[in-house]
Formats: sequence, C-alpha cells, structure tokens
Amino acid sequence: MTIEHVAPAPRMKAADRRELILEAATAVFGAKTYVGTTTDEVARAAGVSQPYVVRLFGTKEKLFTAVIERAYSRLIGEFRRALPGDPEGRAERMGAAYTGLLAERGMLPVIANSTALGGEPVIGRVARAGFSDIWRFIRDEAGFSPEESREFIATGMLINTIVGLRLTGDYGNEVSATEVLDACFPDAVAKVRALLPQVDEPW
Amino acid sequence: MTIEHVAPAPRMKAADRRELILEAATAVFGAKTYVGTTTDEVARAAGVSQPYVVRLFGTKEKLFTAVIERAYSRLIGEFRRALPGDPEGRAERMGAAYTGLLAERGMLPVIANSTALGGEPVIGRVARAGFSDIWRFIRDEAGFSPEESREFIATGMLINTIVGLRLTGDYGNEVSATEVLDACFPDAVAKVRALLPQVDEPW
DNA sequence: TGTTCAGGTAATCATTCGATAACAACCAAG
DNA sequence: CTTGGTTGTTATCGAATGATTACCTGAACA
Repeated sequence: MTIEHVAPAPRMKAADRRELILEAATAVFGAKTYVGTTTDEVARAAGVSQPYVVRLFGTKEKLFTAVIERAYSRLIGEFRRALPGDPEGRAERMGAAYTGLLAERGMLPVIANSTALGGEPVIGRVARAGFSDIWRFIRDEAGFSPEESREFIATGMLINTIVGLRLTGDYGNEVSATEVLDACFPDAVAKVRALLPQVDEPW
Repeated sequence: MTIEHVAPAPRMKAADRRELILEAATAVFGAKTYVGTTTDEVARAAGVSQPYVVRLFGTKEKLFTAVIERAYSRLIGEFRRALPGDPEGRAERMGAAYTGLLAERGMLPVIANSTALGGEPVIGRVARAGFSDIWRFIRDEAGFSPEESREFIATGMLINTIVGLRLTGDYGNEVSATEVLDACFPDAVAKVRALLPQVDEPW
C-alpha cells in the first residue's frame, strides 16, 4: 500500500465521489485488467485513500462489476442517441457511437475484457447480462435483422480484439498489423487508429 | 500452498513432463484466466509439486507465454492439415479445424483470453505474435482475400466471445443466448453448442 | 454553540502466492 | 560401486494486497 501523506480530498457528496471513482477505475482496469490492478491504484487515480474505495464499493469485485455495468449502460445510451434519423444510415451511426465511446479512457478495454470473464462466477453474470442487453437493444429497439445483428456484433468484437491486442500501435511498423487493420476497416482505419493508441497512457 | 503429502510423481523425461504440464496449464488457465490461476493449481492438475512447475518454466509468466505459443502453434497446425483439397471448401474445412481444436481442454479460452492481454508487456508481445502468425497463414498459405480473411477472423472472434462469456452450456437458458447462437451460427449451432459447455469442467 | 453524522484517513492485519533453498531418490557411465 | 547429472520433493520466505478498525474533521441544524 502506498503511504503518501496527502491533504485530504476536498469534501464531496458520496454519489459524486462514486461516479468519480468509477471513471478512474474504468481507466485503470482498462489499462491493466481486472486482477492486474490494485484497489490502491484505483484510489490514487481517483485522488482518495484505498480504504475509502473499498468502503464505498464493499469489495474489489463489486467495484469492478459496477464499472462493467456502467460501461454497458453508457454504451446503450450512446446507441440510443444514434437511433433517430434515416433508417438507412442507422448501422453507421451506431458504429460511430461505438467508436465515439472508445475515446473515453478505458471504456473499450473494459468492455472487451469483460467478454473473456464469463468463467468468473459473479463477474461473469454481470458481463453476460451486459452483452445480452446490447443484443436485445440491437434486435428490439434498433430493429436489426439476425444477419445485420451478427455482422454488427462481429465487427464490434473485431474492434475489441484489435484494441485488446494493441495492434493499433504496430500500424505502419509491422506488416501484419498494418494489413489486418487495412483489411478490417477499409474506410475507417484513420479513425480507429486515432482513437485507440491512447488506451494505455499513464493516468 | 497446498501441503498434500503424495508419492513422488513417476519419473519422466523433462521434455515430456513439460508437455504434460503445458496441457494441464492450458486447461486451468483456460478455465480461470491468467491472473486467476495459481501455479499450485497447475501443479496439482499436472500431478507434480508447485516448485517444480516454477523451476521448469522459470516464472508463472513464462509458463503462460509457453501455453499461448503452444496454442497458436497447434492452431496453425490444424489449419495446415485442413488446407489440401478442393479450394472451394477451404474456409469450411478450416472452420471445422478451429472448432475441432476447441474440443481440447482450455485451448479456445486461452486463445480468446490472449487477445485481451495486449496491455501486458511480455504476454502482450507473445499474443500479438500468435495472432499475426494466424493472419499471415490465412493470407499467405491459405490464400484468402482481404475480405475473406476479415470475415474468417471476425467469425473466429465471435466464437471466442461466445465461449468467453459462457453463453453456451448451463448458462444458455439464462439470457438470449440461444438467440445469439442461432443468429451467429445458423448452420453450426448444434456443433458449437455440443463442443463448448465442457470448458469449465473440473479438471 | 454544541452535537451529530457523513465524508474521509492512517495504521495494520491476514492471506495468498510466486519464488528460493536445501535436500532426496533414481539412473547411467566409467 | 561410485560418481554425477537429472528428476523431483519438502519447507519456508517475502512481498503484495484486499480488507478491517479506529480515528479525525468539517458542516448543517437545533
């Protein structure tokens, strides 16, 4: 635990502090994976003490599930805002909404990593629920056909993989990485690239 | 550490023992994620002592990278065996090779999880290298077009996600899981479903 | 102006877990 | 046989880290 005598954090309503910690936690968990990050790192990123993080969320696991739930919730919110308008461009707008959310620190890696945690008893349930919500939204609210849904989700998973692997960092330097990105995002390479390198930036 | 007085493991050539441990480690890492599994669990799954696992591989991290390298290597091996024959059915045969490898304990979750670990300095390099090898194989040896490659990989990532989330098996009734599966694998639902539930079975 | 409670910290504990050391049995070669 | 390398073990350490406890402090309100 880092002992770092510091002026107490300025007073704040617990709800606001919670949101602030969730934002910081998203960034840290996103950069270092669930088990790889300590509650102390989250606390320092949020500018509070480690015990306070634990007290506000109960356990590290609960903190993480809160982060995941928030991420999926935000994602659906973005999708919903992209809904109205010409039905023709709906998929494009929703895709843009997705990449838009990527700009938020840690948001995408958290979502991407969550899909690999189905084996964890508690976290897995939350991750499945989040994914199911997305799927239902796409089918019911957005009205995608099965084939459209599959295509849309698959593209999202591909983005997740590319970001998860940090392949964007190798673009231009490594042949295969360059090729993968060119093949997967013929139109949007620049956009995807511009958004993602910052994923690991120190907090 | 589990103290469990046990008759010494029967003697074996170190190379064979290594392979045996790698197989066991694949199953355990696949079921519980990298940081979630202990070297002691791997050791017990392999029927040897924990310190011996560490000594054979140096560190837990090196053990895991060995597991990943082996997984991608096996995967390319399977793909290569599916290559000869009518070029028309090549993609189908390779897909079958993939799902075939899934039957091996932990193999798929290890590959799937590896794509989320690009942020780890050492493991990330290995994961990227493995993915790049697959990509190069698909382009160069299998001769897929960019669009075919993208489609092929995307489908694989979708499978990874579904398995990673454990949308199959016992959890299948929990959510719209069957719907996801039906939409994503209209032809192969039965096959995929039959293969995957066993991912987490106790070792 | 006292008092009460929410917001927050410092100190410390209890485990867990990867790693190390030291030792023991087996087998092959000279 | 005995000697040396290989295969393995038991015992134990040390660091990391999530959680707990006890305490402090500022403001709102009577």
